[in-house]
Amino acid sequence: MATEQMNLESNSSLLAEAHPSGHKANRRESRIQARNRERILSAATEIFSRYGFRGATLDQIAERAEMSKPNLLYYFSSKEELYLSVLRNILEIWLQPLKELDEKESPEHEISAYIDQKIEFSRLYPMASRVFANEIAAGAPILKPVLDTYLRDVVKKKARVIRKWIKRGEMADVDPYHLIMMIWAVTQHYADFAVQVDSLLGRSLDEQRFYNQTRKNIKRIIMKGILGG
Amino acid sequence: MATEQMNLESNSSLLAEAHPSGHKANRRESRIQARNRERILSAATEIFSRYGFRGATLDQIAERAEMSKPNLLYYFSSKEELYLSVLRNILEIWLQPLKELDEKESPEHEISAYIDQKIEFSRLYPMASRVFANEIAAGAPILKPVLDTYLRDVVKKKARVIRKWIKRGEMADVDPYHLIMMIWAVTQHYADFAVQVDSLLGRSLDEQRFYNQTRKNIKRIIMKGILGG
DNA sequence: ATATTATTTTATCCTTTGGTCAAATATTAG
DNA sequence: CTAATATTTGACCAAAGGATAAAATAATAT
Repeated sequence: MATEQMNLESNSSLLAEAHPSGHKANRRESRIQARNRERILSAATEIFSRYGFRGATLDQIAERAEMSKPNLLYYFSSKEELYLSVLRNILEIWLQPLKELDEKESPEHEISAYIDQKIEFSRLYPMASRVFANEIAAGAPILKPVLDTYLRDVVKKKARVIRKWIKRGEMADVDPYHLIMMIWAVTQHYADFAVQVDSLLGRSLDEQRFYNQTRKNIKRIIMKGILGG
Repeated sequence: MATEQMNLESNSSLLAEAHPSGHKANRRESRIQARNRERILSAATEIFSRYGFRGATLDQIAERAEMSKPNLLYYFSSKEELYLSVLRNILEIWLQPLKELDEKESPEHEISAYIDQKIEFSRLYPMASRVFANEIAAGAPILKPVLDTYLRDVVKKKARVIRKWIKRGEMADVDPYHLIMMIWAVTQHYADFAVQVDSLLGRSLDEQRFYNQTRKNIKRIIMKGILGG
């Protein structure tokens, strides 16, 4: 299983970082520092994705990251801070594709591309997807403020784009919000319920053939569902 | 919020119960026993849905059930047993609607009814839905065997029904498995991601108007996506 | 090489948590 | 009403878990 980790500078305003990072007045991240932080974040993503915030333990994460617990705490001063870092890592990349919906292009093209990107995310970052899902299912104790502001705004904007397409008669008259959520739901499913998918089909998105078949089927149904008449 | 609890005799073979229930040779459940077990299961569903198995604590559950922890343990002798009971409670009811797909009826009617039932489940038992989702996301440590046998069989049988419809030209040639999973994904989404839905729309399935609108939109897209052509 | 700074580890602390016990308190049966 | 049984509770326990301190070990700069 590929090491799952995203690169993303501490993004904009969402979940602003408390302390820049390191220990003292930080004079740029050292090689070893970068490597360890990365290892920790990766391990944390894995453990948080399995057990949620409360169910995860620092011992487990430290073990997965192959270092002692105090050493881990040297890089992230608390479990919460670590969790925050993981979420920060995930959020922007999760949302990015939606921002790219462009009303100047056709809905066929744009929505099709959007589905592609979402399912690609599920394939590349299944654990990240589950951490996110977990956080939401738990009532979004951390992300709620972001959902209520940032996510809300982005989605509202994109709903407008979709309505424009509808008005122009380029696609069927479906509720934009439900359409967006349907795409989220279906694409995430393959990451969040991977075990179930595997039980039923003996397949995972890691297999290219299955990945393509999945993508094709999802797109076929949804595109057919929203285009024409 | 309605008290969320399902009635369901310890179902068939899935997750067979270890000890029948009570304490000694059980001479039928007393009134008080039934009431307390129900209270506990309800509280447990709530807490497990929020924090997952490991993240949930017996103290919390006991508090929600308004009894002392030892008292709770008098009814369920361990956290695991309690969790098992909750899962047992959920599984059959989650799967039931699928079993009812009937090839003798039209796909329009049957799939439409199936979507109705699934979304109704999301409305009635959102917490149960999340417990289930959580278990799966965690790798299905408990349910894996059931997924691999029982669920697999049921789905296989129903995939055959769908293929029959396709062969008869009553619906489009979509992969039955992906179709079923798409329906699961979308309908569950409204339970599992209720907070997110609420952030975006300020609505929940508890509101009849929104419930109906959601149902209509989901059905419109999916039905249009699989019928005709 | 040496002083300084960064990283890692060992030992330890305190709280939470799943679970037990035995004593109390209800409930039910005869 | 009394004995037997079922239910409930408060006091504990040992293990796990988040976190800290201080000593030990590397790196780095000069």
